[in-house]
Amino acid sequence: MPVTTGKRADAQRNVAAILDAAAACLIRDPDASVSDIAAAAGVGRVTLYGHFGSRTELLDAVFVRALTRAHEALDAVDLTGDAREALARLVASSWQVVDESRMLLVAAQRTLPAERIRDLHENPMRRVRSLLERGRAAGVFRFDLTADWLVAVFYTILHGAADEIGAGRLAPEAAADAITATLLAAFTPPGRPVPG
Amino acid sequence: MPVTTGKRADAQRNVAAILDAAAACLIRDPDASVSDIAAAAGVGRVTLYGHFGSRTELLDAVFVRALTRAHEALDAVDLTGDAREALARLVASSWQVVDESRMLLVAAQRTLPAERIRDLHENPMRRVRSLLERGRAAGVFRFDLTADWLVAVFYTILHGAADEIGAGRLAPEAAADAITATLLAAFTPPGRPVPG
DNA sequence: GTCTTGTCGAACACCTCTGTTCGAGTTAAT
DNA sequence: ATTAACTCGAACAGAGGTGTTCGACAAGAC
Repeated sequence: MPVTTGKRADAQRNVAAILDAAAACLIRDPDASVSDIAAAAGVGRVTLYGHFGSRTELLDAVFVRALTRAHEALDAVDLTGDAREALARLVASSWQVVDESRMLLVAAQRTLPAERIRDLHENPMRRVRSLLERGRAAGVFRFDLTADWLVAVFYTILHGAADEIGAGRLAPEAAADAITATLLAAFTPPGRPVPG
Repeated sequence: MPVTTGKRADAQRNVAAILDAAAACLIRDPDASVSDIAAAAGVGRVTLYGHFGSRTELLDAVFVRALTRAHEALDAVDLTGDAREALARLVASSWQVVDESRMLLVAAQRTLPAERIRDLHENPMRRVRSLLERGRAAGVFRFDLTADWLVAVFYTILHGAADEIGAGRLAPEAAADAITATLLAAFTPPGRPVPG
């Protein structure tokens, strides 16, 4: 992860171009080589190695940037008010992000250690967790399953939907509703009616 | 996939040993090389290539065998009677199978084309689908989401649970109950109370 | 306008893996 | 006991990747 400050202007431009190209290449092919990425960025391989010590380091930077951007985009979502409606809003904004970057996750899983990926997902998970706990306190989300598990269900369903879209079995315009309906049901406390 | 009939006894033994070793190696490391596998099987690399034309062909055979065995094991599950109870029984028998072979799936995803993997999953999916439709007809499972999506939810949750177990966030002895409770809620028709 | 910083292409060394060929030796079938 | 099927190790050829070094050149900083 090269320091962007204190570098020359063209160097900063190149770093940005490399990150963009890397994301694009890795989405197309999770095994994209450094040569491919450098070429796509319009940059020599040597230049790339001047900014990133290794392919792994580059992958890490790409992944961090994608997660950071997703985090910022999701910060705009209003999570106040009724927890169920907030969940619906969060899903509506999240599923596309997940869908776009799911190939990037595949690439990350092939090179980055599992622990690193879990660490980077901690921040996004916090958002879901706090919403979950708020809904629990309001009595609309269930207590009989652990918070860890319900958070995992949230992300699992999102990624599952992305896979289904990729396989052509789920229409993108139907995704948000299906995910929301499924999650609201999964989060409903036993004995309470499923919303919808 | 070499023909096991008509081969000499030691050849058949070797093929079996190779498949066993391959499964074991690939679970440990999804990128295990042919050399690793041959060594683990106590067999020369040349012998392995005598039975399997390529690494990909070997992977395919390993994956097919794992799915076939899982299919047979799951055939013992009683899926008659109340669809919700049948679902609970299916989950109880399925989640361990998924947990054990999830690393194998990762290995398969790195080498086999996505289409092939989908095709091989068709049979296992049929079982879930028929149970789902039976529960729908009985009025205990929802109609407002497509069957494709609900089947996907079933598998997604199972794989998600396996990942959580692998990450140490879900205790194996708690898995079956968590999965079952989640799926029963997700399958419950809107307006009807969540079981449990 | 100078000087530092960065870029470039080519070539290099190195590694790991795949798949094949060879001949000699071993094992099961009959 | 003979024969055909099988195994083995070593060695080969080839592809493709990573990361580094070199010297010449260009571009931004001041």
